[in-house]
Amino acid sequence: MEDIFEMIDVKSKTQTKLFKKKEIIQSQGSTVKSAYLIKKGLVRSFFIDEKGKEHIYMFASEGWIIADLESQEFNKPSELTIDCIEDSEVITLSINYFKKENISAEKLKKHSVLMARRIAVLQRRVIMLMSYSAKQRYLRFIETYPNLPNRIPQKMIASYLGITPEALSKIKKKKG
Amino acid sequence: MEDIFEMIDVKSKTQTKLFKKKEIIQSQGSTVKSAYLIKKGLVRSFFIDEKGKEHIYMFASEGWIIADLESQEFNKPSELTIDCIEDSEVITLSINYFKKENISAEKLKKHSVLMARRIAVLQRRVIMLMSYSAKQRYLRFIETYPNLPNRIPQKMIASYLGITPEALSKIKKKKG
DNA sequence: CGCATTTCTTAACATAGATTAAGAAATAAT
DNA sequence: ATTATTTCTTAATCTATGTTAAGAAATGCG
Repeated sequence: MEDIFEMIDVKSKTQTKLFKKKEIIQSQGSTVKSAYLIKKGLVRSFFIDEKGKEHIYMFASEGWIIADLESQEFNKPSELTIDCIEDSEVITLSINYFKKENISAEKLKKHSVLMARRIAVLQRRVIMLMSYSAKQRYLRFIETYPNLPNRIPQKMIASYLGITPEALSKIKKKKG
Repeated sequence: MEDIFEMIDVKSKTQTKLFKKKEIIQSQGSTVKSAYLIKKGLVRSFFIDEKGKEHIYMFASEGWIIADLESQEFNKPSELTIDCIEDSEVITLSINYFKKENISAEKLKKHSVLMARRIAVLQRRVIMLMSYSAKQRYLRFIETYPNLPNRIPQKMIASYLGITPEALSKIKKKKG
């Protein structure tokens, strides 16, 4: 795949911010027009439901972009909180970057590829949530992201899969 | 919103195909590189899981684009079947349309907006599947797409929501 | 129109995963 | 190192939704 850092044109170091583990990059309720490109480290986006339960929407490690597209596209206050699972180096991208007058067709095309890929990943996620058992989703997760489980506490994996830590614990016991 | 038909540049009528209700536009297992813009009518994409159960991934009516992005982006045979809920008029779009050398930045930007919006909708869908009860998902569905329920059989709505027709029937009884 | 097919409803029963609770293990802090 | 905090596991119980079955209602078709 194309080098995303090259594509995004990260010139000055001033665009890069450092965040500590557990530090919040963006809070639920704020109005932001930014996406975040992870240069180093590991972050997650999550939301708290009406019962106070936390749900992880996605993880992002080196080279991934994370954002709350729903709030940005529909002009709502952000629903997702983004915080760090590890100390991280993050590049803030204005969401209007790709709407600028002078942006090249070349860059736009690359950006389109990234977005299409994101849609593809979300399609898989929806299909999994609709038709896979918790166990199947777990197996698929460790297969798809073999390096992430070591870096992420079990309870966060459970949250991403849409199950409780207790349920994941049971699945792992049965499995091996 | 921008007129999508204008944007896509549908010049000749030869690009438009007519499909009868229940007719299949694209089958699970085939390798296609097309998206479909619905000019008139109503179509759906769905898949059959390993237990033989049908799951609806999305509906698309006038002005919507429907496709199997996962298979296209990751070069897999299509997992989704697309067929018609009503007689429909459909414009086939080559998926490489937006990768062409000569495409204008203008068009690419508009396309980016569409994709971002699609990501936003999928984000909402994932969040709903993770944290909403069946009843909440149903209420949200009729609120978001108030005109669709009349055109779609209940069992398909149930399938889209990720529940059985029996469960939806129960929900509706309680509700009103 | 009348029969056939599909869709919808209801109800009894089954089950995956949630909830609650409490101790064990791991990690972080002093 | 010792204690405090967080994470993980286990087990009993509960609940939303699935499954099965069968009749009712709606729709399609000859």
